[in-house]
Amino acid sequence: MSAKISLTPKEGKYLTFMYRRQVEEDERATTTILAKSFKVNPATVTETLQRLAEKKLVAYTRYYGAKLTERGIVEAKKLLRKHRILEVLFVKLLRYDAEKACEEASKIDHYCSADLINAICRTYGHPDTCPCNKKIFSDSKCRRQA
Amino acid sequence: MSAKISLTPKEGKYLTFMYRRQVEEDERATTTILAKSFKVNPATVTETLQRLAEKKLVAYTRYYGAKLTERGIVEAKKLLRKHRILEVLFVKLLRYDAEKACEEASKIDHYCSADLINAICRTYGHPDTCPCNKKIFSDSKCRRQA
DNA sequence: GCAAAGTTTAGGGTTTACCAAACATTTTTA
DNA sequence: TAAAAATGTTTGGTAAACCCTAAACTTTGC
Repeated sequence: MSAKISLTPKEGKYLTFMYRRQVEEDERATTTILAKSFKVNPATVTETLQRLAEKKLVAYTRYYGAKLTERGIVEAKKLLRKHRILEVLFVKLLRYDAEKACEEASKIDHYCSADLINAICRTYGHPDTCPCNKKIFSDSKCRRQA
Repeated sequence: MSAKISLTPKEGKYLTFMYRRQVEEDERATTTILAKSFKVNPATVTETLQRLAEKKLVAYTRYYGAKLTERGIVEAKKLLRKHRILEVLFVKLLRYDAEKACEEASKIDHYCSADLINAICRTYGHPDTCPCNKKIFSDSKCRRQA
């Protein structure tokens, strides 16, 4: 049993941002890029990356940047799954457009339980892409019936 | 234009708890009761009530307790509306039972925008009670069509 | 009117998130 | 290749939201 990971909302945003850079775009996430996209001082980014490194979610190298570890990738995927399932819900049920769905999903994704997300996933027939066509990662606990 | 109110999640929980005591049950919410239901030290409750008083959301009297102000009631109703609309969603869409719906709603109600809640409300035909039969307060911005 | 119950104050503590300024490193370019 | 520019880190702060214990104070109920 590995130690339980507790993520703050902000840390979660870093992980998903890094996942998209690293895995989906094959680009490095530098301090400056993170600072710009979160609109914070670079010093703040360094601090957060160090905290994520302590939690073994990223491998951090001074002056170079940080890469998600295996655990970091797992956590990022969990969050992206939640985010994207919520997008599906908002588009299908409420007829939101993809952009608005993303905005609203961002506000709550971190706080939704995996259970809730799985229930939504089942209701919509286990979709495999979100409204903007990105992959929805699967969860082993989310199967037909459950 | 009145000053914008910014509520922390915890403060929101206090307001809705107090609303239920004060308006729905006509009982006073004492420090001890709040401390017990939130499982914190009474000193912590005092502190939070004082903060809510500064924000003019409650009228606080030392050694007596606190009562929601008009503004406090408005805020509590907004939150209860969000909570109850979410309960409707979870019961109708996901077939959750009332208790589970309440639990999941509690985790995210504070973070959901009024817009999102209104869209859900419209989708379910402006329900006026939640699964446990409590009133769903209306929002003037939530009308047929909108 | 006094003791018990309830409440507040005083004084701390932790965590998350920020920032500016000084300093260190890396990269670019003249 | 050396110096300038860009990038990143450290240091030392700040602030807010929560939370606690212990001591002091107020209210209540007998």
